[in-house]
Amino acid sequence: MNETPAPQRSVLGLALRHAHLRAARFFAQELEPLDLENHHAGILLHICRLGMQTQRQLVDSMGVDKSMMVRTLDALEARGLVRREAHPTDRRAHAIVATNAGRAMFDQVAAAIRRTEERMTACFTPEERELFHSMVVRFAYAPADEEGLIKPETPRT
Amino acid sequence: MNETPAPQRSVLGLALRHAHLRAARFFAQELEPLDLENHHAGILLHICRLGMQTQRQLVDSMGVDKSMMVRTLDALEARGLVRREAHPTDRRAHAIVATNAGRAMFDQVAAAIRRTEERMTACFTPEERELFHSMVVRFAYAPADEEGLIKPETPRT
DNA sequence: TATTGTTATACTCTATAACTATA
DNA sequence: TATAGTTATAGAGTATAACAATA
Repeated sequence: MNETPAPQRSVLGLALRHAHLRAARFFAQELEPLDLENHHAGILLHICRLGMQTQRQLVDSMGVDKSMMVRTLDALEARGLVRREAHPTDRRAHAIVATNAGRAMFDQVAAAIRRTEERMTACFTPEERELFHSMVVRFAYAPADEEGLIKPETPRT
Repeated sequence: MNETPAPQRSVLGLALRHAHLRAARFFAQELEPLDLENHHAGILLHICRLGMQTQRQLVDSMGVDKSMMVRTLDALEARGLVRREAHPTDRRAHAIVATNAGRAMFDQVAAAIRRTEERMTACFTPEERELFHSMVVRFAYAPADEEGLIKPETPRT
């Protein structure tokens, strides 16, 4: 994959696909010594940064199916990194929290994220890097209406 | 997915993942009337823009496995959109070309791509749109300085 | 000996639906 | 009635390896 076929440069969707694949592979490389999958790290990130999360919240955050989330959390719980606790107000829901081991692992995940982003954005100047990041976020999370159209700018104030 | 968890805004990889998912879903919506999958459209794009391609070239372009490419081309050939022909110089290889129906379908794919990109980049000004596109391409296909970074193993003995 | 394409296999991910226990 | 989580299943995608024909 050393060449860049012209169609890929002209089609944004293909470029985004390869950008994501590249980012995911970089991250997987950094996570390899920790024996963690990318989505495991993502879950750890969410519960360590946001505190207790329900499985539903994690499903929404990660954009995966709830049945997948069950299995992923089973694996994380089996490794002693997270725990399903009783939710304080909703007896249907689980409160997913990080264990001490999970928090310790997250410190390493955070370091892996930093290394990954530094490796990935080496082709940018620091200013471009910030700009790129903010534009990707805007693109990824811009509000959309029923037809899927992204509404014009709603600049965060 | 109406809210944007803070971790996703701060982690480039997660934002890229959602950006790609969003783009892929927009494109899939536009392709639905054509009864085409995203990767089918990608292959059609490559052989219509670049001319005859070997399966190996398509594998490299699309970043999928060669065994997957066999099945995908089987489906496209069954629909009469592409044809495997004898390669002019390499008797091992197939020359994948578009049929007349394939070229006609590609015209519709090209229109779907245009609509998709217009819908997706509605949150940007025309200048930002160009900038974003060029930065994604740079990021996705930046030259392989990364190859050195890929191998963290420098075991001291 | 290496490469192109094919086949086979196993594993993961996705998508769906049914089910329970709660709300 | 709707929601949170679980379980089951089928289909698609990914990753490997073995293989035949050819380079």
